[in-house]
Amino acid sequence: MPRVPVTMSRRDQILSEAARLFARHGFHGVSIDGIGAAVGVSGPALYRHFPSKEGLLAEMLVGISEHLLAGGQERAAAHTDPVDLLDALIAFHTDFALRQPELITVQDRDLANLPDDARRSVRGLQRAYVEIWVGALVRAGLADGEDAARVAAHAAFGLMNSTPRSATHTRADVAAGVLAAMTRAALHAHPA
Amino acid sequence: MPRVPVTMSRRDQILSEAARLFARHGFHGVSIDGIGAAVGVSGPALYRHFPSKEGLLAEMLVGISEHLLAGGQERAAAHTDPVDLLDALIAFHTDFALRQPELITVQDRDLANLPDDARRSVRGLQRAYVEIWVGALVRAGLADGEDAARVAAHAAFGLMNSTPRSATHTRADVAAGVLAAMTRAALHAHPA
DNA sequence: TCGCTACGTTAACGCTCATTCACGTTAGCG
DNA sequence: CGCTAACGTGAATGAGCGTTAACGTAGCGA
Repeated sequence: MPRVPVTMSRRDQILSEAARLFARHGFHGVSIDGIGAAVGVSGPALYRHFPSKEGLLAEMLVGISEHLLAGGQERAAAHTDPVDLLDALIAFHTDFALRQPELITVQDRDLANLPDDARRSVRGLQRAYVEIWVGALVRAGLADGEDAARVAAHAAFGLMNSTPRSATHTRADVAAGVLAAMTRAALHAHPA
Repeated sequence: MPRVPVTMSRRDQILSEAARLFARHGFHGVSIDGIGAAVGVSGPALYRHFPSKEGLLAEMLVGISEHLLAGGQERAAAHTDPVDLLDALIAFHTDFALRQPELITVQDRDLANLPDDARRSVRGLQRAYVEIWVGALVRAGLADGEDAARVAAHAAFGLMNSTPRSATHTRADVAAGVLAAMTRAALHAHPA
């Protein structure tokens, strides 16, 4: 057997099942035994893969933040026109939100349950991601200053991240269109 | 002293402080002793006012849902034109979200921690509130069917409820204008 | 074959925390 | 004056749970 397993290994199963459970019941509402049971092992076996329950959460949230930031940087590098960039960002983010609603849920619900240093890391990554949006909004002339751009960016996230509450019952491609169109319209709104 | 206290009584202090704490740390992240300490009494004194910690949360969430539904019904009764109704709903909801960000946070984060019957009650109230929005959207011709209207309504909630993540640092009246304009634009978007 | 590493297991340990108990203290009211 | 209801308190109870300990086992490299 390989030193680095080629198949999706226990570690990833745990991360995936834990995300599902955290999304449904919240970090404190899920026990170590519960996570173990979900992947077919029981209880303290998790400590062969993660240093602690908080460490598991930390890895999950850092992973999400890094993924979002990487995707954002990729788009930022590929588009010089800020409006094109915004469209690409919207497509990227709605796609992620529709594909991984549990991760979205956990990310903005259980940030408070991270140990201090991990929370700082996640906050930093999130901030960098937000700044990509803020920069695009300002350069596109769609926001009156950085503060307004930040409010608008967070509002757009809230809109796109509404997926977990509604789109579970709706076909994903339909929801994607609706959400992208609404987000685009919201960001192009001219504040009275 | 009166049988029915005229001043904001211990009971309401508890609800208010508990909301603040739940919003910051999550239901399971706050202890009974913590809530007691926040209002200047300690620990089990809460049981003179609420049957249990879950009962406290239940009263809080039911109260929010009832308030929103009542406000929605009021607006629905006052406006016959669906577009006017939507504007009134947007104003009502953004105002609430900006005035009570902790309640908004708790409402959509800790629903899962309610006992079953209370959760059913809250879900029912929420559903009724959503249906007011759905009806207005359909009658206004802004949504292609009820399913799309429901997705749009939830997206609008997500947008307006983004307040707790962003508008803490921004002047409330500014944020209110931005959010209302964005929500209006989002709901009037024509899905491609 | 030997031993090391990876991965599991079950049985404690210890702490937190919701809830209950037994017991005051005040204030209105007959 | 006493009775009672409202409101507190600090100590005990008991469950849940994260974490550690002690112990197995299979496979790979030397």
